[in-house]
Order: sequence, then C-alpha cells, then structure tokens
Amino acid sequence: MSDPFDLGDIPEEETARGPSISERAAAGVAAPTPYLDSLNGPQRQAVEALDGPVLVLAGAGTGKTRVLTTRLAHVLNTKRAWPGQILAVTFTNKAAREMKQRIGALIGGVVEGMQWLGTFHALGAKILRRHAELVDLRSDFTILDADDQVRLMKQIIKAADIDEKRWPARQLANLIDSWKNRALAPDQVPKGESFAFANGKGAELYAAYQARLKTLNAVDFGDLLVENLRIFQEHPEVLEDYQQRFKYILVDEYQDTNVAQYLWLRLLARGHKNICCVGDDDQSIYGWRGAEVDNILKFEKDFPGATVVRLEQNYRSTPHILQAASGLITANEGRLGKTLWTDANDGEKLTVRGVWDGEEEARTIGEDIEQFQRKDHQLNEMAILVRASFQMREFEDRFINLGLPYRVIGGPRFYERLEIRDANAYFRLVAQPDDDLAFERIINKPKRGLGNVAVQTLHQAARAQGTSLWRAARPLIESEELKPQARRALTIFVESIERWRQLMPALPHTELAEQILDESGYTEMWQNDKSADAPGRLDNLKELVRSMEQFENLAGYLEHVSLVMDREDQEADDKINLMTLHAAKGLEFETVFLPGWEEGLFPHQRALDESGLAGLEEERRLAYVGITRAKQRAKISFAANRRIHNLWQNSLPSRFIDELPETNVEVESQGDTYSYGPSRFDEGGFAGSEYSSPGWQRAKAKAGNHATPPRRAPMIDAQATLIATSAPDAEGFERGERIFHQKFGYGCIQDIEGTKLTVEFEKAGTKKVIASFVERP
DNA sequence: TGCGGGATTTTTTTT
DNA sequence: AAATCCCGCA
Repeated sequence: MSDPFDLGDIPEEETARGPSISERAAAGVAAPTPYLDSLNGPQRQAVEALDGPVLVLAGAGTGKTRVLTTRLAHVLNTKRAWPGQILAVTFTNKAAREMKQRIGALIGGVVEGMQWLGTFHALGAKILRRHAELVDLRSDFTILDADDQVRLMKQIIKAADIDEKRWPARQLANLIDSWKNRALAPDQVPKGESFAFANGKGAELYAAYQARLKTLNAVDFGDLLVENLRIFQEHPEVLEDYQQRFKYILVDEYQDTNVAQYLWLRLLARGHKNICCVGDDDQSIYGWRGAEVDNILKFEKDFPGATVVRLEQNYRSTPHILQAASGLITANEGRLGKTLWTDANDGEKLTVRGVWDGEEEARTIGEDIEQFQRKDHQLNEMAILVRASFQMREFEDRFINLGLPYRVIGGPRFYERLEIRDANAYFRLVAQPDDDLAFERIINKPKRGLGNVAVQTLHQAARAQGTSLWRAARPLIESEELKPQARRALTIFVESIERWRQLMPALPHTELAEQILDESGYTEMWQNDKSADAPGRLDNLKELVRSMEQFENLAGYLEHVSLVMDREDQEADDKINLMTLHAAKGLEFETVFLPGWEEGLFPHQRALDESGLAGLEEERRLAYVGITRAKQRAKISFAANRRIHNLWQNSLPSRFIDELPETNVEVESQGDTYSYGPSRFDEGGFAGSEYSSPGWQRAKAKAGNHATPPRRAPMIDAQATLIATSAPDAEGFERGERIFHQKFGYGCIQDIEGTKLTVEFEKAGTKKVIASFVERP
C-alpha cells in the first residue's frame, strides 16, 4: 500500500477548473471506441451519457457490470478524466476487485491510478485518515469490528449501571448502527427511538460510546462514513477539494445505499454533477442493514435533469425463469417497473416439489445433482440457495455422505476466527499502542498470570490518568500496586511489546509477525492444546502469516483486515455451490435449487414481525433474486416438517409459491406429477390425507385466510395474513396425556414448559415438540 | 485464578 | 443439538 496521503498521479495542471487545452483538443478528435460496438441500444446509451446525473435501472442479468466498466473505460478513453479523478463505489470488495480487473481488460493492461475505486467503507476510511485530526482522531486510528464493538458496548452499559441481561449489548450495537446508517449524531436521535433501549438511555449511551471511541482513537464501521460527513459539513474547503477532484462518480448497487451513503454521494456529486448510479430496485435485499430503496426511487428528484436508462434485455435466463420471476415480483408495490425480456428459447419450466422434511429435501436434491452429473453437467454450474445458513447443514451432511464435493460461499470468515483475531490483536497493539481492546484481548493469552484482578487495576489506573491501558501499564510496573507475580508478568509483557515495536521499522513485517507469535507464547499455547481443532488453528496462523506477504507493511495489512472481511475464494475445482440467497446476489448458475420455501422460513417470520409489509416485500425481492440467478432451470422445494432449534414444527408452503404464474411452473412429486391448481398444496394435496387432521386444521386457522389465496393479488388484505405459524399455546394439555403428532405418531406427555411439550413417543423416543402441533387422538 | 458443569439461548440476511 | 455464558467451587 503506497502512501495513504498521496492524492494520486494527477498532473498539476489537470486539477485546475475547466477543460484544459489538451482536453479541449482531445474532444475534437474521435477516439476509437471499439468496445461500444458490442453493446445493445440502452447499454450504449448508459455508457455514452457522460454529462450530468444518470440512473441506470439494470434488471437481473442485463449486463450491468459490463455497462459500468465500459462506461468507466469510455471516460478514460475519451480523456474526460484521469483515473485519479474518478470515484467508483461498490458495496463489496469482490465487486471492486472484479471491476478493477475488467477495466484493465478493456483498456489493456493494469489500471494504474484508480485509487478511488473501492467500497464505501474503504473509501470512507481513506478520506478519514487524511483528515482525522478534524474530528479528534489521529490518522492511525483503529477500525473496530463488530466483536470489538459489542465488547466496548458491554463496558459502557456496565459503567452506566444498567442490567446487561435485560438490555443486551448486541441490541445497543444494532441500534447505534441503525442511527449511524441514517447519519444521526447522538443529539439527533429521535426521543422515541432513544427509548428503545434502557428506558430512554439510548442516546445517552450512544454519546458515551462515541466519547469512548475517541479516547481509544478508534472508529467503528458506521463512523467511516458518518465522520466523513462531519468533515464535509464542518470544513467546506475540504469538501470542495473532493468535489472538484471527482469529475465522474460511479455507484454500483445503488439500491443498497443507506442514508449516510446517500448523503455522502450527494455532497461529493455536487461539484461536477456527473454521477451515474446503477441499481435494481427489485434486488434491494439489505433493508435490515439500513438500505433505503427510497434512494433509488427518488433519484430523479434528488438529481434534477437525470437521464434514466432501463436495461431490460436479459442475457442470462430462459423465458420461463424470467416470467416466473417477473410474475412474482409484480406483487410488490412501489416499484420503478421493468419488464425483462430475452431472445432465448423457452427452456424448462420451474419445478416445485413438496417433501416430508428437511432430510428428504436434501436427499432428493442430492439425487437430482447426481443425475445432472451423470448427464455431464458441471457441479460448478449448480447452486443451492438457502434463506438462512442453518439450512446448509442438512445439505452438507448429505453431500459428505454422497461424496459430492461442495463449497460454501460466504461461510464463516477467515478473519473472524478466534486465533486470527488474537494474532491480529497482538499486531494491533504493536502498531497502535492505545488500542485498549487489543490490549485486553491478549494480555492473558496465553495465560501469564494476568487475570481479572490485574486487568481491573490497570483499568483503574488508566481511567485515573485519562490514558490508555498501555500507557498506564508502565507506571504500574514501577509501583507496588500489583502482586509481585503479576508485576513480573506485566513487566515481561510490556517489554516484549516494546521490543517488537522497535523492530517494526527494521524487520519485514511477516518476520516480525512470526516472531511475535512465537515469542509471546501464542503459538506454543495451541501446540500444547490437546483439543481437536488446535492443529487447524495452527494452520490458520501459518496461513495468516503467509497472506501478510502481499502487503507492504503491518499498517497496510491491518487496514485490509478491518475493511476486507472476505478472502478470494478458490473457484478452480468443480464443486456444488452452497450459499444464502443474500450471498448469491450478482452470481449466476445453470441450475439453481431453492429449498425451504415455507411460511415462516421464507418469507422469514422475523422479517414479517419486525417490518410487516415492507419486510414481506423484501422477502419477495429475495425470492426474485433467487430465481433470477438461474440460467437454465430453477427447482423450488418445501418441506412439511422442519426441525428448528431441535423442535419439530410443521409448516405451510410459502405464499411465494402460489404467486408464481402457473404457466411457468411444473409440480413435481416423488415420481409423478400433480395437476396444478390454485390450492394444490392446501387441503391435503401433496402429501396424503394426514393433512385434514385437526392439528392441520388448527395450523391452517392460525395462518389466517391463507388457504386459497387469490391469484396474483397480494395477500396483505389483513394483518392476520402476515402471521404464519408463530405463537402456539399449550392449551389444556396435561402431563401424562396421550397425544398424536404428525411426524412421530402417538406418545405420552412427560413435561410441559410454556408452549413446549416433552413427549415420550411410542416409536420415536422422547422429543420436544410445540404444543399446537400435537392433538388428542 | 482457573476450571467445570449447569443453565440458557440461538443468526436471517453482512459492509 | 450445539454453543455460549455464567456462576460456583477448588
């Protein structure tokens, strides 16, 4: 990583206002533009509309990335701007990488000087480091991750003498995040929302948290943008500098921007007004993270005179897939509206299959995959897209069993592993002395006799002197406050850190890293650990040191860790892809399996409970994203029974299934095909006569008038339809009573706790089940 | 100070 | 079922 304060390789004279002589001259010469020839009409329009604000509504599979990169190449090629004068923002690091790569391919060679291409957070961090002192930070500030954030929050809550059980830190963190997403400072938090935590202490705690961050010389993710905004607002001259610098602004996935990001963009775009946002309102699936679909819906109002281009020709999927997806999404209100079309042949209909439980679902999908495999289909071209990650497990089990290779995309992240975080804490403390959270994390890892007592003493000393733990440690060693044993341990610890710190300029950072891990005893700690995962952890540490090579120094590495949570995935081998629907956005596969389409799971109950209609619509967009990932075929399934937290629940098919247009769907059922009708899955259609039993009737009654939904009309006429299968009750069951359960048969109630029954079944053994799913024989 | 066992809870989605 | 957290005990 080069000098973070380097403004980039813009020749002096080019930063001046107005077009330069060479620019004016260049404008007269038609630069060769071969890359335009392969674009369709609207795509070309989106690329060539260089002046003023542009909104590109790019439906799924319409060549969005292509337009973005070509547009960028076009700006460069026509010499409208230098690489350093283009701000290109993406949401994920993957997208940023990809864009960089593709531009390189377009204009030939590596892209030099595109230093303002990155994620919102990476760019925010870059700007913040250059002006840190304007908001009471030093430029070597630490970026806290979610875990650090919560730990800090815990301390704040404890300090305010609030019951941590009743008001969990996690919740406060989420709340503060949501405020930062909307660019609200502590004093701007609406009264009512402040009451969402600890009886009105929300804003107060937020303020305390911010103050604490400042003393730690730290920021959290949200701050990367909010502090930018503060700088821009309080120092117009700084803002103006950037406004002039960025002649062209490009934004990917605009539908996912939150309010803070929107404000950030709007401020920066005010200079040259050449902002181009690409997005798809139908693919907005991050509302829970603060994304405002509204941003894209009101673009034309925010940027007067905007050109709006719609990309509607789809190059990915078959007509059946597109029509099914389009049919589904029309149930949403407040869309900008697009009609995807394609030249392709009809292809296969979507399939819908009902199965007994999750296990059977995994089994049948496994069989399907093996069958495709026999027909020479690539595993790489198949994906299973689940709503929630817990669903992955059954598939993994099954695949391991079958010996089918698979990969999980977006699984547990490397940098979030315990041992990696510990190692990073060592590095952080060496590089950033005042990083108290790092200090606390490793002071007694490995155990060196510095437990709670010592840490508390340190804390008190630090607070008394108004300084960091690190700075408080030295005087403490000189004093008599600690027990001799602890005092000795602390001395060794402090001296080690100091030694490493001195080595920093002299030693290559990978060697330093190795030395730190060795001399601190951290490696040894895992070597002595007898548990099964210890060797794996040691491997990860090695891998960590290896991966540090690609950075210039420790600081560069640390910046990367905090901002880039993902790692390049190895996509070389032929494997089945397993991921959540969220992780699937932007990807495409020949065959897509969509399991778990059940009320309560998809749409997810919590989305409905917390966000009502808006939540339902977002879930529907998620379904839309899922279907449109498919190039050739999409196979939907749902189970009648599912185990959640070790409780068996039975479930209804997702309402989304009935929202699919009939003509594009074929119903599959173990071997034979059922005739398709509006109520095919109700009234005991798919799995036999058990479904007319009282328990089924009761479950159905709870689902409101869901039974025969009017085709195409969204089912949100009554609040009741938003509630699927929650809130059961143990009405009138008694211990010892004989009952019947759909899945397990007859049994005897052993125990009742709230709505859960412990039942000893005659055939299935003892299970916990939810009361509403058992009935009297 | 550190460990073990029991109680308790669970992530839906992630830069 | 599993992981985490907390408390009490050695």
